[in-house]
Amino acid sequence: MNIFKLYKDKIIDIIKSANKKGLIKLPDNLNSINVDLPPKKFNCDLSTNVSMVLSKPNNKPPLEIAELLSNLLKKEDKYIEKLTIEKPGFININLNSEFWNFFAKDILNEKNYGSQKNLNQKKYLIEFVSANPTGPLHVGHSRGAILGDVISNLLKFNNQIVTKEYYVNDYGNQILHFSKSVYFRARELLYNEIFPTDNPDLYPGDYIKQIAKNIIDQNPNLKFDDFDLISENLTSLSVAESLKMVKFNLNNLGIKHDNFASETQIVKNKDVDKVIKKLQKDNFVYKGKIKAPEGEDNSNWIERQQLLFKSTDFGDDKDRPLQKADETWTYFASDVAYHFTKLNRNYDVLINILGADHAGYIKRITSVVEALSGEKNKLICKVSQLVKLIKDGKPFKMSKRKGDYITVEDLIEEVGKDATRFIMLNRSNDAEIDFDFTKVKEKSKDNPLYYVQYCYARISSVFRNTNKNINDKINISKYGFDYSKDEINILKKIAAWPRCIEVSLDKLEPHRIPVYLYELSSDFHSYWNMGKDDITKRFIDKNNLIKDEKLVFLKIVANVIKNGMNILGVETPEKM
RNA sequence: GCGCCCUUAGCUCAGUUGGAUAGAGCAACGGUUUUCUAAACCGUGGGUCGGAGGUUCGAAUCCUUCAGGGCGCGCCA
Repeated sequence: MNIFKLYKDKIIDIIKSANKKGLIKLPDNLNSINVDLPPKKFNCDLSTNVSMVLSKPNNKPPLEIAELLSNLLKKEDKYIEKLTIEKPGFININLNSEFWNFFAKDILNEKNYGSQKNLNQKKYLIEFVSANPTGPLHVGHSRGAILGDVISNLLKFNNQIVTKEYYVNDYGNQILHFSKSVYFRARELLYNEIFPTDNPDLYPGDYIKQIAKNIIDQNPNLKFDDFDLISENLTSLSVAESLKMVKFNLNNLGIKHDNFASETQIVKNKDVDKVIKKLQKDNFVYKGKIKAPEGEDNSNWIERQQLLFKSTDFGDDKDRPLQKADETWTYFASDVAYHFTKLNRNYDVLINILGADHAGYIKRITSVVEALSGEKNKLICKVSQLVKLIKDGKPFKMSKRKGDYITVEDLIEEVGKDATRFIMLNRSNDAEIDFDFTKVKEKSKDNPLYYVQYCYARISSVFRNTNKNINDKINISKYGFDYSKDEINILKKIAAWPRCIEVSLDKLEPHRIPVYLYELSSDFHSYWNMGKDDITKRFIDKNNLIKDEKLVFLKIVANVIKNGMNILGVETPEKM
């Protein structure tokens, strides 16, 4: 049940019938009518702006309309205890205890309470992480990884079909340098040769040694005498080793992709040629020149003819190159081909999770997807902003080339999977995060994760102490509870849960979920502590029994926390 | 130069298609435990929502403009 929707529908019914009777005129658009939780100070359960919206078309002050509507509303709805009209014209609604019983009963055993019902089921392909397979994942990757995973969970919670995909950039110069680095590390191990640290293209990181060692151990016949001879073989072995690391890291974060799509495969299949032909046919590409960006050192810039995609047709600020100087395809070209394969797999919606450094890429890739599919908004891109690492109060930069960066493994070891996920998710993906290592480690007790988990653990303890299992279904034969004001306060928060999911889903912004769970937990902890002064607020009575109304209340809160934490991919321990 | 993101309390951040006197945590100060988990709670102080215009019943939220910070702008992916 979604009480906002419920009352919005009721109100719309009422104004429609009042309109039929000629009592009021309706505006063109009923969408701006809201039913919301009012600010706490008003001491009521719901509020609506309907009279402000109707004010203009009726040419009457909102207060006058509020008067009329509240009379109609009160007649119509048996759950309304009291209606008050406030200053500009808000109608504030207090619901009676019958309503809260109805509410509790309705959601107690509702499957996935909070999920959006009556939503069309669509097929989603979500691409995330897609980090170059040249080494383990670092902290920066983890944010996008977690975001993608949680958006997937959120979609699934709302009955959508989701495929999680990782695009493996196992082709191109970087991969060649990577493979060469493995080659030199192998020679270092085999022949005591010194690794050429002066070559800036190579990857000096220690993990390369491990990759080299694994490859030597598993391929005794491979001869490290001439890179060119073994290049292809070594590259695919190195990428495979690197992907093992990546998968290990993802597993550390609790993430599992359904598919790994290979760029090499796309190149081998000539998918790039095919898609370029299609774009040519539809007149989206041409030979032209690109101007150098201003305000930078462009002394090395040589303007020349190259094959370009007309992304400016779709609002981009430049057309984008598909070919390099040597006429091989750019990264963009193979990505276009990759996205064409996505389209050919018949998904309804494509989602890409990108790092902040790739945000400039969004316009061109959404443009090309629009060009290929003929559909706007077929591809939705979400950006996960930078994670600024701070250690001992000082920021430090990570560098993949130098090899001095913090991996996901380090992170998990120090902070833990759940805390990492919760902290990364606790703020908007559009805002940068200061991730203070020393702070997170030191103050792990102040971590919001534990605050929410503790709430669940407290509820569990009540079940445990009354010889019940928190995971069991509760069957109540008779409702008619008399919930206190403080309990209703929490039920109101519970009632807002579907709204939290609705907005998170609509905007694909899951950070609202941990924020909500924290607030709910706060309300609950607060209530719990009231039991110290007021015995009636305790859950377990002197005879070690719990009343049905308290049991239902606890179960409802526990369900929401559990559902929310499941979406976040975080545990809810029953004991802490 | 252009594009995208950010700017809200001392610090880190929420703020639901525009809604009522803008909210949390941390930090500071003062309190709460013979009783269901104190990893908790209660209280106090703290604001020109970066600046300036505009849109309207109503703006932190939308538009314009300016300032500051970040990311990016063919031959890396």
